[in-house]
Amino acid sequence: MYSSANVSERQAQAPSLAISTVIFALRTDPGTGRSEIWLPLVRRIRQPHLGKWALPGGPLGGRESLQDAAARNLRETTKLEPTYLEQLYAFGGLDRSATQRLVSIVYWALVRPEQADLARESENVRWFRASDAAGLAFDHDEIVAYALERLRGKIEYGSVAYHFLGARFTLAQLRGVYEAVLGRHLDPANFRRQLRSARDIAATDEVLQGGRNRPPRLYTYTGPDQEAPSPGPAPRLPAEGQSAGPPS
Amino acid sequence: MYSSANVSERQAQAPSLAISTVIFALRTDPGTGRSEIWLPLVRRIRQPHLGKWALPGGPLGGRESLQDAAARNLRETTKLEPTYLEQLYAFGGLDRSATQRLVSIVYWALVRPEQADLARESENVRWFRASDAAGLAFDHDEIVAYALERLRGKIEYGSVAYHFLGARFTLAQLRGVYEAVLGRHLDPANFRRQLRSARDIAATDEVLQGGRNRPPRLYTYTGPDQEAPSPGPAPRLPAEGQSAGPPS
DNA sequence: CCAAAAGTGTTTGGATTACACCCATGG
DNA sequence: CCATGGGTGTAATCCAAACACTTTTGG
Repeated sequence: MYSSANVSERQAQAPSLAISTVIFALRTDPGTGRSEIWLPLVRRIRQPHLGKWALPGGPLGGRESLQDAAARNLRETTKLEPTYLEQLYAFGGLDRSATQRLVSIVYWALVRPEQADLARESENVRWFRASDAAGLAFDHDEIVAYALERLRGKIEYGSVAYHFLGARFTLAQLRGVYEAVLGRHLDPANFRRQLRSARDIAATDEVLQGGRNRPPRLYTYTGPDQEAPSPGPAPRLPAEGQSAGPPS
Repeated sequence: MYSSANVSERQAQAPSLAISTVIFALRTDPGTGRSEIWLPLVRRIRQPHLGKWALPGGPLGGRESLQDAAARNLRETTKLEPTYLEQLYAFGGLDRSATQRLVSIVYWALVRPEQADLARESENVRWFRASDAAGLAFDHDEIVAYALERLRGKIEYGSVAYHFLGARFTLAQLRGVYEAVLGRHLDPANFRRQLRSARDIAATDEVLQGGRNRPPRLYTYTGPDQEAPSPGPAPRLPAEGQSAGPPS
């Protein structure tokens, strides 16, 4: 048994551990019709950084895995059910929080548009365009930037793009996902071919009616739910500098 | 202030946090002359898994970043100075340790051959061929496998290969690194060209004397010490299953 | 001179790019 | 019938693999 002083000394030394999640969804700009990346943030209701926007997160329970903790917390704070969830990075710089030593294991998630529309905003949850998410609490600006970088990397090799969309989608919608994430225009003809070979999608016999032009065919994703084993190059090093905090 | 019961309850709930490192070095097989991947392991001197071999690791100090903790611990347990150090993954499955809830933030490191030779084995530190590292404590088998996967991925895009070698090296030595990591033969002619374009190496005006054949030119690495910013595809998902531990 | 690795040149096939062209629909 | 995006075809280009060939050393 420890004395009370001994215990509080140990607690001061032992960094506290939290799980946070960067959640991405796509929204279509009503004006241009282009897809854009959005993410939900929660308002800080206590110090430090009271009132600022921050990533949803919370402590790690004793009876749940890291991924379970991320999923649970994400559900509790934003009411969202992700279709994709993956660990991003563990942030543990000394200067992350002014009031305590804090280690955050951060996940990133994708949710479908229905979810994003359904989860309406409340006083303490608001959606932001990814490009507008600045001035966040703690080091969350940099965490979001790193998550976007990972998303870009992963969409080129892996099959995460489908997790932004529903069960049936047109190739134009899928291309919209790629264009939003990569930030550049893609040739429709070549895009089609690149997917037909190697990517796991299948054409249905349905088409999407109601548009102004020729009705596009609908496709479905046939791959595994949470990503197949797949080597492929590694992510950019999120250097903690020599002894500092988050990715640069 | 908490009561003693309250405190121990909290400690039971709060998972403890440790930092471990997978250290890779290259050794040349005296027989075949081929390079092979080796790693140092430490013997467990307490329960659980007493006597088994495990990754070097220890608790996270309150006044050091995650990366500093990894570097310090690596130095203390194996006397090695890494030339490369990067975070691998945070492992936090429920069944990782029988005696306590344990979250490990794992790093991976590369050291030069001199270091690996210098750091002679002791009673509680021994080097193993990567392919022979099985039956380790905890989930360290899987962690080593995942680190190897990351190494493979990173060597193809990034410039980590140089961190296995000294300041001056021949292209044959460098090719040996790639062949050891990727596990397949590479065409010397094509290998040369791939490096000359884009990779950051420069030829010196020296050659390596003493071989049986034509003396090869020596090259130096001109890139940044700890890796340049570089997007590139993302790593394989180390799925924790739906709620379980380490990568599958 | 021979073996073997260092180093250069050339050919080839596959993948990516750019873009011309036809198809189907709403207005 | 025209504008627009859906969808197909094709030539130009780039890149990586395969391999022939020359160079330079030790024995």
